[in-house]
Amino acid sequence: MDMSERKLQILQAIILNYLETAEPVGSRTISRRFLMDLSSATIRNEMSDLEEMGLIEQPHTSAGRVPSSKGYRLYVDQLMKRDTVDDQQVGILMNLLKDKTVQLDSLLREIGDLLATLTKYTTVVTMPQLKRSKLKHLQLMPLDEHSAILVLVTDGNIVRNHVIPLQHPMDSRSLYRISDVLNQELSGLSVAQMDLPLIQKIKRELNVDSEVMESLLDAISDTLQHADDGDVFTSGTTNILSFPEFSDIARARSLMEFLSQKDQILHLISTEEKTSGPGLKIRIGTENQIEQLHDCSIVTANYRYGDRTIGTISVVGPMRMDYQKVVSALEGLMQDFPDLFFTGSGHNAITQEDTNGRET
Amino acid sequence: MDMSERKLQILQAIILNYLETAEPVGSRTISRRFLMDLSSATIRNEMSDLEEMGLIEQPHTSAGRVPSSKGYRLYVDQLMKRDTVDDQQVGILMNLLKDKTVQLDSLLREIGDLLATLTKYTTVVTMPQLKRSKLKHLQLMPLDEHSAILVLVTDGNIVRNHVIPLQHPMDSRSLYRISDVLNQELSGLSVAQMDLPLIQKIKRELNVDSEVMESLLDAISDTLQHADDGDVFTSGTTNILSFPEFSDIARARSLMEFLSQKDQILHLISTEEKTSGPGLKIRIGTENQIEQLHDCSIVTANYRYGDRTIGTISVVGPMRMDYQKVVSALEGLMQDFPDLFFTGSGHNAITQEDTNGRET
DNA sequence: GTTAGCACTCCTCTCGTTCGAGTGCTAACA
DNA sequence: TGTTAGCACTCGAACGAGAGGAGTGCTAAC
Repeated sequence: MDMSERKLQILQAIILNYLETAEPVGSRTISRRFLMDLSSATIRNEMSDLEEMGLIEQPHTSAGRVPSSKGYRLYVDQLMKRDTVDDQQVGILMNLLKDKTVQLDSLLREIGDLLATLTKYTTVVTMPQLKRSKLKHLQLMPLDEHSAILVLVTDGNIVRNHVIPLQHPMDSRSLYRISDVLNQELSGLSVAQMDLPLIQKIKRELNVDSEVMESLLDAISDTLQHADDGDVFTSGTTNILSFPEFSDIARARSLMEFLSQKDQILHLISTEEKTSGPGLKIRIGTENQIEQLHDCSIVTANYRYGDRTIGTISVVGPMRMDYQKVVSALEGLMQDFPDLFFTGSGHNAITQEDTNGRET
Repeated sequence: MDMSERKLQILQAIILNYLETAEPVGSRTISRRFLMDLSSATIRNEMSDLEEMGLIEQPHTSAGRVPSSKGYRLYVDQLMKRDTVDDQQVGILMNLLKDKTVQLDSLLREIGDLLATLTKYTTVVTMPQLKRSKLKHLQLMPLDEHSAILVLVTDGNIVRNHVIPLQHPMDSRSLYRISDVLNQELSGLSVAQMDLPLIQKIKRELNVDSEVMESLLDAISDTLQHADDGDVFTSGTTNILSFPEFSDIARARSLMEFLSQKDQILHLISTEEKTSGPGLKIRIGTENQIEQLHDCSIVTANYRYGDRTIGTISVVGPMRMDYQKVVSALEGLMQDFPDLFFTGSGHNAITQEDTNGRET
């Protein structure tokens, strides 16, 4: 079946109306509101074709049509207006953020909150993982007789701390000295690079005298290896409860529970990440691997530090999401923070997903 | 009207049955399940009295009775079994936590998660405020040309960091030196004590030579004064969606939204705090000031560092809450972490609220 | 190719009915 | 005097029938 211009118009009309009303759209509505020069009967015929093509669906006979995952996908890829972003609201608010924050993690949290407020959907931000970060500065601080605190400043001025057990008490002088040496050797390296051989090398160079020192170094290396705190920040989860598609409380609950499980989200992100590129990525309904997300769409932007992608900012909403608004908001964000995103290939670079949505 | 023993038994029966079924309880049920030697008619008469006393309510004429705030209050104060805590589950899990964490904030978060899982309600933990904390150690770390990071270790080994603007670049040597001096002067003091006069004194003693140094000290003092990050940690919010009393999605939403507004919670806690004492505090239904909490009950424990109360751990659930379970869990917690709670006056010290619940 | 017309489907809403749980009251009983 | 059986009454929940309406697919005419 060939895809006429008219069919596209009708599909678009269905989607626009459905985004607005959340009710199945009938042929008569389209004929009256969108394509006044066509009768409802004509539109009915076209709709029947669109349904056969898998772009729209009928909840039951005698109901109007609803867009399918595939239909939304076509809309997002071809029909959606991709006008240049000049959303004042975004701009103004973003500017407020800009000077306020020099620490990447706080900035990301603020962005998450802001996006949730603006879009009225839920945002999910994965924080940079320690393993992928570069060390900027490192410092040991005395805590008590049995432990010291290892403070790490990494890419984006993110500060993390870990408690390091001490075999014997150490004064701050010694801790400073060790910090200095470690800084010289390690700063500028990515945490993943700080493996055992490197530590061994440092031990040799330091000409480690005491057993105490040795165990301290081991503890530090151990901490660096095992600290793997990919944190997840979510904002606006309660917005989910205002969508009619989640008026069924069980459904809302299952989604909210999923979103509160950080490990699951990290797992999801890490498995999907290979397909990542510059620009936004949109996953619609059943294009999501996870069952709890089959009713949802996710728009994701990867953020970077330097030339490495180190995390993601996503907006999660029902399939019947205002894609245009979400895409505008995210693109506005990307324009406002060029340091944080890849903006190479112009702002129209939405990565397409291989159509691996189910067909039944 | 006098309060006979029998009336108390009936009240207790109503509450127990209602906790279990979430359905209004009729006279016949009580006669069959709890007080087999009395007829339903007798019980009806007594129930009528209990209603007049404001302890139970009738949703509508031909329905059974439901406990009122006042009824729950009486139950909690007089009827509830306060058996010695030996909840194995709590004990085992708490022990897992004990050695794992030396940092108070992580410990509190873990406790919050644990309590939410155990009770199936929602937990709200207010983190210690910086202002109320004592400084243990302080350290300036270089960040870039325009800023340094001030890392503070306070009571309970909580690590916080703030970015400090620099007028001119400073090398780590100088930062170390200043850190040393500040440590000598400030550590052991509460943050609230670090006011302007003290800073002036330090300036004089340091015999501050350069303008650079002076502005740095000002920035630090400014940061200490204005950092007021009472954080709030919540866990198990999605549990709310499983209670029949929140099957109305609007109601659930209003509560969840309230719980996600950290500033509101902090405000609530800080206004209610004056009535705080050792032991648990229970607020039932309309005893809560905030409207969104009129259907809820909150059981709160204050935690301490040394001899000062510095924060609270609360369990929030529907009025029809299993008070006994929640109280056991919290008391178990208090027994397992004696350093964290006041446990002076035995474990039965529930603070009573002045009965300021509405009466209509 | 387009459209009017029509039969058909199926959801939704409403209304009346029934059913049952529960109450309050009264009168009888111990 | 307290307890109980009996009974009329209330009111929500559940059910089913029926009306209404939105929407469809098909056919035939333009």
